[in-house]
Parts: sequence; C-alpha cells; structure tokens
Amino acid sequence: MQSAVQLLADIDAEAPLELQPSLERSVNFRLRMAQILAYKSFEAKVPDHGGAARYLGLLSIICQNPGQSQIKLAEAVGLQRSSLVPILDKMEANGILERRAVDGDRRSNAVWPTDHGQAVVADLTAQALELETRTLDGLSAEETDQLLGLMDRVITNLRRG
Amino acid sequence: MQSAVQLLADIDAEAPLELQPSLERSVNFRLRMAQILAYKSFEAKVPDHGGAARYLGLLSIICQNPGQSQIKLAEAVGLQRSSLVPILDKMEANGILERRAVDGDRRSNAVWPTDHGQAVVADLTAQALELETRTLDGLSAEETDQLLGLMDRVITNLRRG
DNA sequence: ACTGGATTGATCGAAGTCGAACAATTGGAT
DNA sequence: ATCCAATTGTTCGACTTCGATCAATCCAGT
Repeated sequence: MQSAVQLLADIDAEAPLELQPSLERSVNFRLRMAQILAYKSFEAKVPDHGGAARYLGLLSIICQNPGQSQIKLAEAVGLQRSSLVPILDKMEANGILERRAVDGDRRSNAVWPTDHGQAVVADLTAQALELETRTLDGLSAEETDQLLGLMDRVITNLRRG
Repeated sequence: MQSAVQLLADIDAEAPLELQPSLERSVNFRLRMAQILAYKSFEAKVPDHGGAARYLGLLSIICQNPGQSQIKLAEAVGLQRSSLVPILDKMEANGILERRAVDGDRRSNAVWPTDHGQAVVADLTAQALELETRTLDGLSAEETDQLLGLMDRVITNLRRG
C-alpha cells in the first residue's frame, strides 16, 4: 500500500517531488497538508453566506457563547483583536451578528448572533459534519476514537511547546 | 482526564468558550488547531534564515529535487505560481537558491539550492525534528505509527473529496 | 477626587496570498 | 512555414492577517 504522504502536486501530477525523508515521516507535515486539504475542500463546496463559511468556528463560538467581548472571541479563534474587526464588520453588515453596548463598560462590545446568523451556523455545521464523514471514510468507530485521542495528546504537547 | 480540545484561548484564559458540540468532536477542527499551534511553535523558536524557516517544506523539496520548474514547485507546496515569485526572489537575494536557465525551454527556470541553502535546510530540518519530538512526547512507537497511519488515511479521503 | 497604568476596540502600514491579467515562448494542426 | 492554443514566469489589484499605535474608558492606589 502506498503512503498517503505525497506532496500536494500528486493530486494530478506524474512524477511526485520528494521531501527530506525525515520530514516526510513527520506528523507536523501531515498536519499541515491535511489542514490545507480540509480547508480547501470545505470552502470549495459550501455557500459563503457572506463570509460565514470561512469563520464557522468563530460563528459557532458566538452562538454558543452569546454576548462575549471581541477580545475574548479573538483569543478563542487565535486571531489578533485587530484582525477580528473587519470580520465582524462584514458579518454585521450581512445581518449575521450584532454588536451591542455593554452596560458597565463602555469600551467593550457584546457580540450576539441574529436569528439569521443562527440559521446560517446550523446550515454550515451540518455541512461541516458532512465533510467530517468524508474525512473519516473507512475508519471504524474505534479507529476514529483512537485518532481523536492521539490528536488530543499531540495538541496538549503543542500547547506546552 | 480532560479533553485536549479546548479553544485556543484556554492557553491562558479562565472561562473557556464553547463550540457547537458536533464541531468540538471533529477531526477537522483538531487539524486546524494543531496546525496553527505547530506553525506558531516552529516559527517562534527558529532563526528565520531570510525567509527559509517559513518555507522549509519548499526548500526541502528544492534540495531533494534540484532543477525543478517554478510551476512544479508551486504545485508541490500548494501555492499559486504567482505567490511563489516573491518567495523565490527573496531566497535568491539571500543566497539560498538560484534560478538557472533551462536549455530547450526559454520560458522556464530551473531552481537550484546553493551550498548555503543546503546548510540552512539541514539546520532547519534538525529543528523540525526537535519540534516533532516535542509533538509526540508521551506517545509510544506503536501509537506514533497508529497516528501516522490514521492521518494518511484521512489525507487520502480528503484528496478524493 | 485624581492620576497613571491597563484594557478595549479601531486604525494604519507592512507583508503574504490569491486570481486575473500579460508577454514571451512553445508545440501542434494545417 | 504559419497560425493558434497552451504553458511559464511575472505583474497587478484585492483581500487577509499581523504588529504598532491611538483614543476612549476603566480601575487601583493614593
């Protein structure tokens, strides 16, 4: 059986290029490749909903934790708070979320989903689950659990890094 | 045991924000998070060598497959060929690689590493292996093999997606 | 009550990536 | 030989993210 670790060019190339053998055997390299493929796969097939598809993680957090400040949201998704501003601007303009004033702190905004935003998240989440199903095709329930558990341990290690 | 799947904010936050439960259990979400963490972890600790650290994968390919065209290199690392131009410009200016004329096709460039470029790749590859060791801390050899195998299957699935 | 440092959101410039162009070149069909 | 589509590298404008900075606001210490 051929290793799935080939370079991205292999998708439609004749003579695959090679990496240093030590990199080719690396989990980190696979992480990068899998993430790129998953990202492209998702964005390619999903209606954009005005920027929502790209930031489903963010929007999901907003729905599950309505009323958070922008700074907490930025931290939660690993963006700078300055990067979040135009993203929220766009989603607000598209009627997906609202910025509301916080009483007790006039610096802060509370970010709330609109009804439309909640519907969009539900739709996109369903499509993310479809991608998940495709991603895990052929893996048994036990193997899926193994993979999730091992990835959790890797993530814990990287956090401490 | 607590799940490693928390949002990135948890690194130094008090009250973790939550995702939709279905997303929280997802391999794709973990892929994204792990990749972000690994990327930051690597770039944070490694000397830049004039842009080489960021493009270790590319540089590794160039060393293992010297003389390739820019278009093949771009495909191999998943970049547009237009995006590769300033990257190669910079590395060429820093003496890490060369663009040589190809006899038989005057449109094409052959990209070759310099001696210095090869030394840089060796150095960076060693540091990538260190990150790999940290990433896999606590995993047995069998578990590491399991993880690599499962990720290969996931990647194969994503390719077909 | 006041002051100084911290926090929040916003703004700006720099850098990276993409996609649509473009010029030069190649190769195939006639 | 000649034309026309495809290929290669490049340039350009749009968009995204970051880091530094700013104004407004909050809060702790006095």
